[in-house]
Amino acid sequence: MSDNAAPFSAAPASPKFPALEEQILAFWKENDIYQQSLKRRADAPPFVFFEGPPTANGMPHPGHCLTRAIKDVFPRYKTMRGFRCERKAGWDTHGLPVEVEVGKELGIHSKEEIEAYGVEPFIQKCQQSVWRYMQQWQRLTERLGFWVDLEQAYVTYHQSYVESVWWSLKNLFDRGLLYQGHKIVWWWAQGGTALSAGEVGQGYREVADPSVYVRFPLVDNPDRSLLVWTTTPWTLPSNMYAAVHPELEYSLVKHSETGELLYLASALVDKIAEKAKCEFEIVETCSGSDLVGLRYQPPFDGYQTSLNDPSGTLAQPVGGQTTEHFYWRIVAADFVTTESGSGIVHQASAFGEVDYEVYDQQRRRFVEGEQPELLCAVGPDGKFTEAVPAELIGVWVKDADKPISRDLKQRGLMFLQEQYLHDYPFCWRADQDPLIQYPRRSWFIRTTRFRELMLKNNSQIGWQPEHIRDGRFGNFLDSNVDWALSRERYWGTPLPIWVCEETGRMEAVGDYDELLAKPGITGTEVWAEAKAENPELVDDLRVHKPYIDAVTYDSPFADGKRMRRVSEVIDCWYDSGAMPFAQWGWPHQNDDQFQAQFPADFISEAIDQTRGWFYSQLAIATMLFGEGAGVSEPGSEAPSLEIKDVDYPLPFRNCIVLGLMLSQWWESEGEGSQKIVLLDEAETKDYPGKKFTKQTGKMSKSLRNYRSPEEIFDRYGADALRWYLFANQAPWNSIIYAEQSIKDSIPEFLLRLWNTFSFFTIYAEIDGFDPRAAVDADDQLTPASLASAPMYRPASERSEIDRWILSELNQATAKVIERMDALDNYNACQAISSLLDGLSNWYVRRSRDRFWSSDKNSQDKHDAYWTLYETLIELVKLAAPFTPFLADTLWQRLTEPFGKRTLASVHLCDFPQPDTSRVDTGLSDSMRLLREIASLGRAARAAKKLKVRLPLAEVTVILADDSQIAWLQNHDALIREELNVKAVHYTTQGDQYVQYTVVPNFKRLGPKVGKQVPAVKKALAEADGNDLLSKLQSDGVVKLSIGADTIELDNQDIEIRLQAKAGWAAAQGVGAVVVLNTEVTPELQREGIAKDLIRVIQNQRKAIDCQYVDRIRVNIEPTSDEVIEAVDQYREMICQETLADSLDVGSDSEAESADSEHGQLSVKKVQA
RNA sequence: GGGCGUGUAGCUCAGUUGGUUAGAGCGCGUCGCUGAUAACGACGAGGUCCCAGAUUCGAGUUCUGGCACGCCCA
Repeated sequence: MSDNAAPFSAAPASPKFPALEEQILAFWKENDIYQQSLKRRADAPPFVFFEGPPTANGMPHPGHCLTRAIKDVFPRYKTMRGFRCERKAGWDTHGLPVEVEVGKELGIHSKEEIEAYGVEPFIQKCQQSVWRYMQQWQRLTERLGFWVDLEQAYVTYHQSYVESVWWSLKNLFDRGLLYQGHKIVWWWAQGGTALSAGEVGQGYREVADPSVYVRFPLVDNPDRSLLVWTTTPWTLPSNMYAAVHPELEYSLVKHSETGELLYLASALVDKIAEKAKCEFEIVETCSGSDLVGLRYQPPFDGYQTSLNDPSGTLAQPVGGQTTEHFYWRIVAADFVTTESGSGIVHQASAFGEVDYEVYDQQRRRFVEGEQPELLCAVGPDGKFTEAVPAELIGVWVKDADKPISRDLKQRGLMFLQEQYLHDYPFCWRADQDPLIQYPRRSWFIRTTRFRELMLKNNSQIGWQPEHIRDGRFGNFLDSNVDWALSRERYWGTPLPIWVCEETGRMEAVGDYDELLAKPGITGTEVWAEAKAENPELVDDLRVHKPYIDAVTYDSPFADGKRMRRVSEVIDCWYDSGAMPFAQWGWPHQNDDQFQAQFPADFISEAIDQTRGWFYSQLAIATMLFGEGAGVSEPGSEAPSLEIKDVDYPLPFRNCIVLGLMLSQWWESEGEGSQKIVLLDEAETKDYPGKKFTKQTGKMSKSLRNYRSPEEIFDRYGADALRWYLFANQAPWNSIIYAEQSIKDSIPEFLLRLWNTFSFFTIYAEIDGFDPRAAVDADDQLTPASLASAPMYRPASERSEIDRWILSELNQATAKVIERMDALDNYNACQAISSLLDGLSNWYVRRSRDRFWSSDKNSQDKHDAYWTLYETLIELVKLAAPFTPFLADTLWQRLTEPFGKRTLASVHLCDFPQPDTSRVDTGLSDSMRLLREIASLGRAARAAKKLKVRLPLAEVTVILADDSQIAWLQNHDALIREELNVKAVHYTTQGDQYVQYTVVPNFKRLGPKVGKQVPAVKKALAEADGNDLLSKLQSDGVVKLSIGADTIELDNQDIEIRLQAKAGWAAAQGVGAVVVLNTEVTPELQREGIAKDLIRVIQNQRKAIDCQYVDRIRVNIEPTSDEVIEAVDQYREMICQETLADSLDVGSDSEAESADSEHGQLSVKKVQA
């Protein structure tokens, strides 16, 4: 080996991973490693990744670490595999949460307060707020090692982004796919605003409300009435229909006392009779569908009078009938149940989402222009406006239940009235104000036109896990409803539709320049003035409220009239879904980038994005590109296809759907104040008298039941967290953010890898191992390029164990590639883990002597170094995508001797290629058996309390068959060393020690004998195992009589099992039994003493701070003659092992001494 | 109320197309090693695979019905 100063120096034993990671971060930054990694793939085939924009509102928490780690590992892997994977960061910046956050800051809540504060300063604050949070996110992103281009990030409020969104909306508008309709929202009447689902969810509480059963007499048969149920009497004046389930059975019943005739669901007849304390006689029954179409007299006739009971022309005639009355008919609805009520449900479509759908369906039955209007007797302030008795006009609806009930009673329509308890939402800002469901004008995208195309598209997406496709996501698409796009808010992409103030006709605008080019444009000065006053304002705000609202132009539809923008902004999910093209500002710019980066090969988010980003992307892409681009409403302008050659799936080919992240913490029990502690506090048990119980559950900011990512990085490092996330479970399961498990990934993987590396450096330093001997080494130190070293031998010429670990390495490499290509990080990590286990716990352990041997130039020693070096290099490359920091640290240290000849970072390397010529599965099998035999031997020793240090004469290994014996005999040095025995005998003839049983190989036997399996099993169990075995060995088959049949079984059909007989120091495994000879002769005893002495001397070397290579002299004052004999006999071995120049009997006054059971030992360093 | 998912060792999780001894890590216990050492290794104990039924020669795995938990929606 090299005579120069050693190229490697021993690595520290206890690395501080977080500190090493900081160094690597700085190194990446200084040397632009991420950009370099992209540059190396400039001409490579693309692997397209889309970053789902995190909402830049609120601090990142541990759940986001998982998302960002998964988003990192696959692009890193693909880059190493030779793909060009650009990673453009992005930020979702619009939306209600941002407004709420700013509102908190300003101490304001309602829309009125925002208007009073001023929309202009308000949206400026929104813009500043998201900017602030983005910086927090960037820090987390970098520290976690998520390589993504933060400098080129797309931002949803940027003008170019907004304009892309406008382009897409104009496209949809021109195709007739954007329309105005009603949306039923939870409405805070007193505040005049709709509440988001999240806000509504906060305000539920239990209240008692009326539940009433009302008579609706039939028009054509006035002595019969429908018994109609509702829990909101105040909606009865707005009644439009009565709904029945078409497949339920209904009864016409006769009241026992009054004789009146009522229709209700058969299943509810008894229940209602009981409630009403009466008896019903069933007159006739029919199905719900028989009732559909019957007309009834509504409970309040306000609309009947004012509208004059209108009717219209049916789009599809029904049974010869071409017209139908708009209102007050029985309709069919699947949501009707017999769980409660009467089976006939009052429908006031203005005040419920499902009710509204019924109206929508009815409306579509009529031809355009002759359709029913939505009946709504209530104003936005929650008070009656029309169609009610005069005294109710102006009354708040929730105060109207009683007078309405009273009125119904007086008119004889009320059949039964009850109270019932249920949860009802109240306004979270004014908890005395109940919310009501209320229709608002809203813009919709006709996504239902694309349902089939979306399903077809979805069917081709590679979902991980697969059940998302037909499960949660598929079901969601199945029940698609039109996308309610508009929001009556401030901070969002403005809906780019301008309306003629005279005719109401509209047009959409595709970008800002198009707007400025409109005739008679005015209002742009509002932005110009604001900018002049405050030059700091970012230009992107000019396409936002309130500036954009000021821009008006001449109407093309009416002379002298103006076009004004509608007031709404859009759902920020639309922003996110437009990201595949909007991130490039396409189609206004960057056509090349968009064409090259669409669709994505890979995206990943948590499961909560099913209805969020996964849907918004799929819907938008399906409507705009591919087949969907050709879909438009009749009469609208034909769309121009912008992309013709893109096929499904769009806009992403593969998606990993991540599970939710839970937290784990400890809580003290009882005694009033609950105390929540995290891992280290729970461990210190610093709380006398308090018991802590482990809790698992949702993360909660207010409970502070998790440790912040920053702290995790500082304590354990990003690699520890990443490895935990990748290697502990499939990513779609919910993951517990357990600090202990993160901590555990250090010894399990990081430290084990480090220790193996450290072992290498210790000996490489001592022996001066110099990889530069491989003069033709390439910049990635691929195995082939190392072959030019003089002492480098082909793997095939090296020892068994070298060939074994290289075989394992190449098998693991193939496995990792196979799994990662299938987006399966979990099993890829398992393959890496077990490779490292083999390297650390078998290869290094069994090769120690080879590294420690004094013959520096032995070929075997060189083989060992090259094998370990190559394996470490390749292992570090395999680990690079997963634990990028440690992998790069080790890469840099392993390649340091080469200086600039090798690549500066492992992340610039190619991923290892499996070398099949180095794979030897037979060797793997044999080694597995050998390791099992060693393990059995240790178990047998342990059972007899025979320490491994005490040599034994022999072990006998009894095997079920002889297929492996020859190999084992040739390579039993490993066993002899591992078990510290003098000889190993292998045999299949172990009658003395074992008994044989023959069991069926069910997998083969099942198909062969079918129903006779149990009989065969029984026959084999009852037969004498030794007999069967000898027959099998002599004839190759055994014959069994089962009933009348004779069944022949060959050695594939059955399996020989061994069981150790009692009385031997033996241990049994699946295919082998290991028996120890426990006789300890004086000779063996002496050798045991010698080995024990080596151990004591080695300890003492350490105690007196010897360097690895220091020489010593040793004196011993033995406790017995046996020890003297042992010392005499093994003096040479002891001296060699411990680097002792002399080993003498007697004391050494200069030396420090140590006691042992064999005598007092003095060890003294010898000056060189 | 509906949809989806989960339920396997004390804990955290694997478990391929059904094949008869259900695995890993941690923790626990016992022991070993002591020049990879603030590490490491071996061995062991620990399981009604949520429950019940069905299909099958054979079910942790397939089917049906429950139960519990979680998520999404109403």
